[in-house]
Amino acid sequence: MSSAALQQPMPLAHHASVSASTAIPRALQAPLERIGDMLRLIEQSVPIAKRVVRAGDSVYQAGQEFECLYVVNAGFFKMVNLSREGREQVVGLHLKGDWLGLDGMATSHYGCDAIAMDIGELWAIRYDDLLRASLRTPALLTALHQTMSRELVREQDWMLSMCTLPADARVAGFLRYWADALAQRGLRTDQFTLRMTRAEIGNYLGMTLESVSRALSRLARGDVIRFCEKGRRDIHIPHVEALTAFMQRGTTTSTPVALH
Amino acid sequence: MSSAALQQPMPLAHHASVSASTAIPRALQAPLERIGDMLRLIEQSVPIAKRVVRAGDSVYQAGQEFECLYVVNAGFFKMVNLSREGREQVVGLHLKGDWLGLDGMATSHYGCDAIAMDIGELWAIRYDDLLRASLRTPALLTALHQTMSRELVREQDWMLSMCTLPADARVAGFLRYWADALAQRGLRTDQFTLRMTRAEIGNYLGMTLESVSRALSRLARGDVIRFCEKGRRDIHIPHVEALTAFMQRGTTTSTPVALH
DNA sequence: TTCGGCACTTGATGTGCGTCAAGACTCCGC
DNA sequence: GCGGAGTCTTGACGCACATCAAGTGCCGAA
Repeated sequence: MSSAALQQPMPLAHHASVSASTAIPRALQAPLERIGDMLRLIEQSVPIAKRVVRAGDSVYQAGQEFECLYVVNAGFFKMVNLSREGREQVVGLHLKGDWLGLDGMATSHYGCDAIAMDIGELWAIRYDDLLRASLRTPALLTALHQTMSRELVREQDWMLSMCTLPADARVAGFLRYWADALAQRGLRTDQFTLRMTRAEIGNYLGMTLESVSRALSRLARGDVIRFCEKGRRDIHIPHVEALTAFMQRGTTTSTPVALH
Repeated sequence: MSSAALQQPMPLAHHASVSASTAIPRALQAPLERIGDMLRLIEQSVPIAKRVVRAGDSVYQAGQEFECLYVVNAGFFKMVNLSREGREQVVGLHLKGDWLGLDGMATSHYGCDAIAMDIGELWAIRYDDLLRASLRTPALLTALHQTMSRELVREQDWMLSMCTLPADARVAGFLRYWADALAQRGLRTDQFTLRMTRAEIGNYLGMTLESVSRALSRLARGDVIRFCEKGRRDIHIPHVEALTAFMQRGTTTSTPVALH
């Protein structure tokens, strides 16, 4: 596939990194450099097939046989999980440096649909190639493991949020997560455009699109966020801390479980 | 933008038969033998330190430095995730053949508390020993990967359930999951005793202990389950299919995100 | 034996959010 | 320009589940 647009910041990154130094979000395990280092490592030590995708393209589908892992070099992807009964949910969002297809290793068949939400570039890596290469380059293996582990942790945190936070806080958390993810990649975080509809966000957060809309309106009313001119998908975040504060004290839903 | 994409023939996806996702619960595809085989493999090829635990013992705690993975040889363990603000949730339950500590690889520090709920035996494996051993025995590596991947898939399925199913169905799903897990290990599945309090179950399922109690009562009233004499923690399940049926048709909560 | 503590059940009440519905705004092709 | 389709906002209403509260049964300690 096309290997152009390789080092370039891809059309996706229309918000070029302004000053990455402005706000440094804490609790970010993977600092900016890590992602670049990992991509370089992969490029040098494993055979990869580069693939350009456009919004709406499916990278793989649930049930399809697992062969490759995909590393995101550019773009924005969602993972959609579909239950037997037809319920469906967005269970993950991925940006540059993330891996797709990890869910396929368990059963040799992918477990989700992976769908591009924008123009992007993927590096396809055959799993057996990766294993082979990791004999020579053990760092590959630890990179893979760290990625999977991080994913695991992220999902656990997400479960916690979903179960214990009320709607407004979930939306605030989503925005903060998004801002952090952008910051991690050196993109401007104070202002960005959501690339998902309210329905998709709601689906991801386990609520309806109306609730998302109301939550955003309330956040805007409290001046925690601001809608930029030209559409309500462009969001300006005066300071991220306000978002974080907004997440505090969800419902008291979580019954302390007599632990220790 | 992305909405149209789903129905188009995708440039990338080789459109394998999607039906795999509709067949067997995906998280459960490790048949009985697999677990025994894996344990044998590990025992033969990696240095392990066996450790006996009793109910309430902590295997490791969040923040503690990551060194070992633990394979459950016997017993029953819960993972508890604690948020900065003090909310806490049970994010996982583990039985024989499961691995603990996978969440530690990301940051070199464990992300959860792992707590024994019963007498059990763990095999502690140093991560670096595992990596070393996997050079000689590649099957170790794929076993690890499959475990992590399965965990990932399970969490995704769980998120889907939590977000789209009403309380009763979540409890039914929990019981079915439990029955399946026992069946997988060759234990009797028609009757077993819950080792968790209603509060713990509720916390795990994202609801209150009262709701769990009511849900169980309703299930019992519908004769989907029966409480055995001598306490309402012993549960008898006439036939598992009834549970599954009970899970169907959750709320219509999940907004179909422009599907098919 | 009694008593206190804990797990559990069940009812009454309140509320957050889902549902339904109406309307505004933007973007599209004609 | 126009009309139509899709996205988003906002209000009214109802329900599922959280909350509050009372009561039961079991167990271990005194």
